Amino acid sequence: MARVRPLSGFPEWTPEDRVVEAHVLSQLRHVFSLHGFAEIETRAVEPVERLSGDSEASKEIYTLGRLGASDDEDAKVGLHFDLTVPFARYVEEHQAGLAFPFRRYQIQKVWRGERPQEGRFREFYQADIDVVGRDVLPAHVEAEVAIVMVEALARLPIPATSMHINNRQLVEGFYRGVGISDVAGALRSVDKLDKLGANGVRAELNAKGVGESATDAILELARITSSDDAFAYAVDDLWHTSIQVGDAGAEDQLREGIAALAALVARVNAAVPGSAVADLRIARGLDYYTGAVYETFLDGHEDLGSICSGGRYDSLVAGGGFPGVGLSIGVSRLVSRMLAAGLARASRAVPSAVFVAVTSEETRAASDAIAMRLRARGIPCEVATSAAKFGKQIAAADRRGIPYVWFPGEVGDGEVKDIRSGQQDAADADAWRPPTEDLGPTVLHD
RNA sequence: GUGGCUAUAGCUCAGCAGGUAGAGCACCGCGUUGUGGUCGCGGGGGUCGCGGGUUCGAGCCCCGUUAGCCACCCCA
Repeated sequence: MARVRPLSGFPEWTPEDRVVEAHVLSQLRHVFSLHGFAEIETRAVEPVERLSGDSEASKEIYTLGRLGASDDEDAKVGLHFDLTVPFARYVEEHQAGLAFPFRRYQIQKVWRGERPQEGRFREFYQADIDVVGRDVLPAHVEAEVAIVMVEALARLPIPATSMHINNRQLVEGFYRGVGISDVAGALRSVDKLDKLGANGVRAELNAKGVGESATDAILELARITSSDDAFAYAVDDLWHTSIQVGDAGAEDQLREGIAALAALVARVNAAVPGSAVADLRIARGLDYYTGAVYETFLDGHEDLGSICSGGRYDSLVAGGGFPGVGLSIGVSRLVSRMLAAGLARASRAVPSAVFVAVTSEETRAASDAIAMRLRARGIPCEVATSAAKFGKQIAAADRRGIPYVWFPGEVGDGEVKDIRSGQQDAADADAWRPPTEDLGPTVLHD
């Protein structure tokens, strides 16, 4: 038999680890629902031509074909690589049946054919929220979606997170003002400040034809960060010393961006103090963002990269008319770090709170009956698969992390033992109940 | 897609002058004949990723290949 080996980039968890992942997913659902987001699920595939809109992304698309397909039969569909593309198609297709502004959440797996490494997978969960308007979408929604995510992350058994927010208008206005034409390209270089350092970014910008003084100005801009509106004054000062081009449009754009970002950060921090920071270095590769852009980092785990990113866009649908703002949590990235770093672990691997021992195969029915009575009252339990020596049955329960073993007895229903403390007492299967915290697996912090 | 490193028991790894494999953990059994966890003793498990080559002889050297990990690219 061929050796079983892991497939790189396609993570699989043990039952115990899956408890942690399921807990994260359920917390996210809960918070999204509390904020009134409706859940949708889209099919796993989209037509290839819809997915491969930009050539860069198309390289990582997994296409679907039949083994029996003829050689000249081209793949028609591919697995989605994010949840935004399918959502855009969904909105376009179902717009008649949707109420706008449309608030939806969507938690599904996505697939990307890139080289995996720590925190980067080929198959992984994303949890997206978006609010999409019909023709208009008020600016305060940019704060609302951020607050939803910050609240959701705060409920997870992880260290604090900080959401770094920038504004495309601010950046574009500033860049135009210092004479940069390829704003997106320059921004992509600035985004690498962490990795390349100021000198590395400077070299890249030079190669892209950005002038020395403009480079100085935007590197300086990228250094600006604040958790309140202090950044606005810093930008203002820098603007006056850096301006190269008398472009009134650029300055208007800059001012709009500054005001929007200041209001946004203030609103998010008012809702969840200390959760957001204005960070003028945040770039985001995708060039369809037009307003707020977000990246979120886990304290002490900044090396993991952003665990929740997104931004505002002018229109979800080609042709316009559907402005929106959305954020996406990389659930698998987050969970893999939680598990690897031991940030959280499950109290046990199985749902069973009680392991009902079997005295002998002849009396198995008595054990089954006790189990049924416990289940009838919502207590998860399982019956021993073999009538082995009690010592072995206890060991079997212990290995699964099941806290109680029930021994059927001659009189009454027998006794139940807490195998952690050794405490054992006579019990009635219609009345006995474990403490709530023992009823199912729980997720323990640290 | 580019580059570097790695591949030995279920897991983590040792083996290094080339002389046909070992530890810890896990698992099973016994001590302890129906109440586990400790301890002691014993046991099962390996085509040394795969294919070829050099050699009297290859886990070890050479070539190829596949897979994994890390970095780049890009991103959750």
